[in-house]
Amino acid sequence: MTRPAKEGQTGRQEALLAAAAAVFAQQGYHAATIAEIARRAHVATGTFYLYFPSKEQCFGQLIATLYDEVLREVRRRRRGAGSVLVKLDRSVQAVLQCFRQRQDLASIVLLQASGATKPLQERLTAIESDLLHLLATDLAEAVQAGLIPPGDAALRARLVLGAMREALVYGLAQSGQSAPADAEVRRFLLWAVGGQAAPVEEESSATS
Amino acid sequence: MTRPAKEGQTGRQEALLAAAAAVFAQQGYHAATIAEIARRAHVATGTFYLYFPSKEQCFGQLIATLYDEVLREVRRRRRGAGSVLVKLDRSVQAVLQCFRQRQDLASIVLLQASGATKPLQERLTAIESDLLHLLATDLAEAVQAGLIPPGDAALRARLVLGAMREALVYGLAQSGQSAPADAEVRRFLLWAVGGQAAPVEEESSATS
Amino acid sequence: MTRPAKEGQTGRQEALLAAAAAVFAQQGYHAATIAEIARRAHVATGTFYLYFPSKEQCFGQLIATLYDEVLREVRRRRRGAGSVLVKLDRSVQAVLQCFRQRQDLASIVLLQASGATKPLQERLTAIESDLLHLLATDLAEAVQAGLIPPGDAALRARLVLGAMREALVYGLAQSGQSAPADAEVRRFLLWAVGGQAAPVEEESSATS
Amino acid sequence: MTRPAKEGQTGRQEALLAAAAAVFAQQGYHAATIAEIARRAHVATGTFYLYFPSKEQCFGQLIATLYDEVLREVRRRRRGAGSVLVKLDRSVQAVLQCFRQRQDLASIVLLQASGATKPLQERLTAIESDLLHLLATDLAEAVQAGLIPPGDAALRARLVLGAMREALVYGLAQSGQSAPADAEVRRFLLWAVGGQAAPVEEESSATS
DNA sequence: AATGAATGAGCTTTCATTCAT
DNA sequence: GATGAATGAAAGCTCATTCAT
Repeated sequence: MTRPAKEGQTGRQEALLAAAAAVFAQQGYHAATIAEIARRAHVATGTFYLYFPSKEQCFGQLIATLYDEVLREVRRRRRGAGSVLVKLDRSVQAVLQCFRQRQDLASIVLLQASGATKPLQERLTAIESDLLHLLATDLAEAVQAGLIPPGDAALRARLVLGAMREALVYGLAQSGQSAPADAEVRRFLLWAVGGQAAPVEEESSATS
Repeated sequence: MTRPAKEGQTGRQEALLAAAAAVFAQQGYHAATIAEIARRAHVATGTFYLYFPSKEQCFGQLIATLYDEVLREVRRRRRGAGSVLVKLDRSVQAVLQCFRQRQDLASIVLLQASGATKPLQERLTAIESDLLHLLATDLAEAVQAGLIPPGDAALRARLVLGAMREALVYGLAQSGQSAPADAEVRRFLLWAVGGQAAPVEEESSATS
Repeated sequence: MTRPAKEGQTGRQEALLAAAAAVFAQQGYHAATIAEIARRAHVATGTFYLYFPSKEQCFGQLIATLYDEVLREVRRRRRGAGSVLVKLDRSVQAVLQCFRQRQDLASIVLLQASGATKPLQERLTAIESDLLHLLATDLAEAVQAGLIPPGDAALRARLVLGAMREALVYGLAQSGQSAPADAEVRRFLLWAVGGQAAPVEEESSATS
Repeated sequence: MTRPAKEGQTGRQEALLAAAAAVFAQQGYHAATIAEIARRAHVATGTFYLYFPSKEQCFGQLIATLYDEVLREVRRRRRGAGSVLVKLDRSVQAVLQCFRQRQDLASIVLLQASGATKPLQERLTAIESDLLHLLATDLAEAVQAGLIPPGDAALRARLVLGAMREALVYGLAQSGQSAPADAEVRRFLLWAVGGQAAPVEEESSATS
């Protein structure tokens, strides 16, 4: 059991992150103020700076949080996948689902990040590249295995990511109609890379 | 008569737009300052306000400029296309090419716009919807004609747009290796919507 | 006959003064812009500076214009007045009437001037002192003649001026019900200085 | 607990109000800058905005402060007055004395207010109307009681206010010779409304 | 004389960050 | 650790005034 003090600590940090996520998502990076974040976390403004070195770093941490989850989930889902294309498909599924579970973070990563500062954009780019690398590796492997026609794996990975991003943004706008569309997105992407024969797996197991 | 020579007039306006495009592209909407834009256009800050009512409107004008070009070019290229899929393909080509011709504007529209103010985002959304509508119409028509399998046209149009956006952003990052990749992007998108039979037209005629 | 050129000259000056009076009256000294004054006078902004050295001087000229008229009219009306109290009463009448004939200038002198710059306020004070002096002289003379009880002539003159000012401002607010109230104002002031016996003259002759 | 000592709190607020009063009085509404007010209060410019939402509101608060005092004092002094004319006279006394005690605020209310923004002028007008209403009520009552001749009570109240205003402005200019003149002002006003029989009370009790 | 585009100082207001308590 | 008052740099925008044409 953790002593209440430590709990308090963790509670504060988490409360601030949650408040920050909400405020950034609603107001955007620039319109969000530390005062508002602190207010929602029920702490004083100065307290914010006990947990984060700056507004920018706090935002960066939120981005990282989402991508950590995403990458972990992606990797988990890929385990035990027979074909490369199934791995690819499951990656897509994982990304779509993770983002949807954290609407506020998703909105930050997908919509607000580009309005933030240069350093944050670079940070986001760096984080994204992990995911891109995974996708590109799969695609290259699929080409090797003769499952899909040859092509620039890196570019294809980018295009897949772009389409997913748009699907998520679209979903964000009209939040609610989630899962049904996923199948179509997945089919779109599998076809896009040339994997027309590959069946879109029925999603049998829930995420959590 | 005191006209500062039509040349002068146009020159100032254009110099300011060019300066604004450069600064917005490099620094982002919020980091960009009127002082910097004015400095690059070799005018005083007050002069900026002789040509634009506000920073926001100036940015909006830049967005509109690019999209006007894009939509005009898209419509021009679609004329005389036999098949719907060819129309779709040419639309994609036109978009990719237009954006590439105005790298600074492209960066603004693709990367910075979401960091701007609410009114600007809405404006951008409105403009984008024209393009989306065009794509969705084509897709619906292609389904009707049996050229591609049935599916949600609006969603597919979104996904196409998202992939294109990413392709352009990708290109932006490593500006230079432009045209060669286009063919792959086009094939990706045609396949994505299920149009595997459709050949990717050789691009014979230049844009201008 | 004046040559058209000279007419043009005078016309410009007058047009600018009229425009300035209107704009100052409507918007107040600070909200009034040279651009707006020039626009209403159908000239370019630069032209304003051919006729006035500055915004401040232009405003000062308007103040002076009204007071010149007022003092001239006051002096005219006082001629041939038998009693000092009649002179005083006619002065009051003249002031009330002059101000009412130039509503825009009145509004400037009475309401806007104090919001202007320090130099303008001093200028206004200087101009007002002429009128005050006239009133004070009359009052002193009336005391000498035993028509009214002794008292501080300068202070009384001030109080008379203050009451008149308020009467005019009041009238400005609900412009229209002019002359009828004058009799009451005049009676108020005559009584105020102790001249209860003096009859309030019927106003027989028009102003112009 | 981090209260900066209630003293500190009040001190800041009061220091800023005092500084604002001084600067507005000396420079006028428009010429006054937040920077100067802050400088005189020995705080940074941003601190001003911790205590006032805007320059305009700060000015409005100063106006309200003076009029609150004035109306409170007027009402206090009127209690226990036998005759209506005594009530009227005491009202005048109260107004004159209150304004004299706060020379800086008086200067703001009497001289600078009309140069401020439209909203502030309306606010001032609204506040003044309370005082006017009081005076007008007294006058109407005095007429009813046969103490003074009939006449337009609202107009007379205005004239009384105007004369008082000028007396105060006059006193402002040559601050020092205050109280002695009051008796003359009060006599002037009593006579003005036709109350010649009424004696001007000896002022026996001080204000504070 | 007339023009009106250009100037740039100067204003109010915001907010990330600090630090004495 | 926690607080929140205080800071002050920085930005968008206005407009009286100038001057090349």
